[in-house]
Amino acid sequence: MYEELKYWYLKDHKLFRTLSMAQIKQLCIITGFKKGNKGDVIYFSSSDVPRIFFLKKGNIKIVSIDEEGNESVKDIIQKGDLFGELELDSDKNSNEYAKALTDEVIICSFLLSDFENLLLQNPSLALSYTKFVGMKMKRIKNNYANLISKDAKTRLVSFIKEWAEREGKQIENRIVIENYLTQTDIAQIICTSRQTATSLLNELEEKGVMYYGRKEIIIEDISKF
Amino acid sequence: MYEELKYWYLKDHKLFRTLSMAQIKQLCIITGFKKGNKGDVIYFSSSDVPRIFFLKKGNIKIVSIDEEGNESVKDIIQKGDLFGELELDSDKNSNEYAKALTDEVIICSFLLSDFENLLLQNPSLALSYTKFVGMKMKRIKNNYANLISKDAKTRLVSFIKEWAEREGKQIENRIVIENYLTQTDIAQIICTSRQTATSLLNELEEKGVMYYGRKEIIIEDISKF
DNA sequence: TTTTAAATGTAAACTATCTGACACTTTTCT
DNA sequence: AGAAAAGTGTCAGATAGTTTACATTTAAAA
Repeated sequence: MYEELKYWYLKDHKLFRTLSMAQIKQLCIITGFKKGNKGDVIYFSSSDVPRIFFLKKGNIKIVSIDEEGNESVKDIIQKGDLFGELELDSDKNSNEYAKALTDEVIICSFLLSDFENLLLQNPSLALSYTKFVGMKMKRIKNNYANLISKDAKTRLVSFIKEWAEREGKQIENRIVIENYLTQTDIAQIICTSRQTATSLLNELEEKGVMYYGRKEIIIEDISKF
Repeated sequence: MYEELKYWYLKDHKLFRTLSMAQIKQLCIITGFKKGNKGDVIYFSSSDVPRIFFLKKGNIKIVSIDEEGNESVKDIIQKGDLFGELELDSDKNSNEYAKALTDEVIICSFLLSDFENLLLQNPSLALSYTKFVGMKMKRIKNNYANLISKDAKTRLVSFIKEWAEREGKQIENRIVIENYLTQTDIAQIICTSRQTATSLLNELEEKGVMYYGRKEIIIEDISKF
């Protein structure tokens, strides 16, 4: 891969802004590159060398499979996010895969060991990275706390709200979200059955606060939620 | 506080083993020191400067209170654990306190800003710290995943098992855990009602696999669990 | 020692959510 | 265009676990 391209891939992630192009070039950390389309499954298999991934374009979901074969959505990764072995501690037994939710997904990756060396050479980057992982941890903690203490309806509403905040576009006095999730996906994210999610979505629609469509989700009045 | 004492407090935490006594002396990071007895509430209030805490002796639980005033046990901290703003990102709105579960609790603390400087000066410490936070994150993720997908009984059993693994002492062919948790505590940890926890504990006792007492918990046969 | 508070035991009514089952609709594939 | 697959709508049990309520036991305080 061309040095310039590597730089281009990393430079707009806030974590790497402190590094110059020269530094990135010198470190040469990007080693992998993958493209995919909607529905494609991307394994970051455990047999391989541990890597950290960076989603350049599109949206993907991380699905994990437990001993009994139950699938659950662990995370939704968006353009610009880092994912994978962020804990810097490769975990052989976890059984996870990523699935593209949108067309044209671009993922690049670098080796965990290269990244560790980079951190050792750049203490301020290491500190930023620790904070970054910390933030992620906080978000996850919050999500889980919601999952446990709130009922399905509250969980659905706060998920949609959060989504709207992250990606929603204000059009007139409505908020429109480009929808790349099925009701089954949403159900898995908020940890409920598909049926419950469906009826809750319809309930919200009947109340007139939001509309669920396969292409887009429209929130009429965020305050009424 | 005497320099030697500071060193003594930190040296047996695996995170600090890479540092020499001279380094710790030089850095002088320990600034606070607290003692407490069973039942004491220790606020690490948000009004104060952000700190990281280190539990030298005893056991404490971290309780968080949400908007509606519901208390939930976030974490059980044991001798040798770091806790507090591990995310290196002080969070003013979180409402948490620590409560001593055992007699003679010793907590020491250092300022977040001092710790950050220390990390900047010691890249390898920063890397270890990131891994350390990552491990913690993984543990939390695992716990939460259990909370969500397993039923109360499974959660109770895996909590007891984990506890036995961490602290249990093998006496003849039984495992004995010194018990500093009430059934209410256990219920909050495994996120169920006290009543459910009580009847599950009794059910396990009737089956003869374990015994719950206020002072100790005895597991007859870990494999039968 | 007596009193008070905290911890534990038990049970019935109630409820949110899951499961399974099936009809209908939209998208994708050939 | 037609068939197959994926996604959505709905409904009637089944059920794990909560809530409320009160009795009993144990530990702490006076």
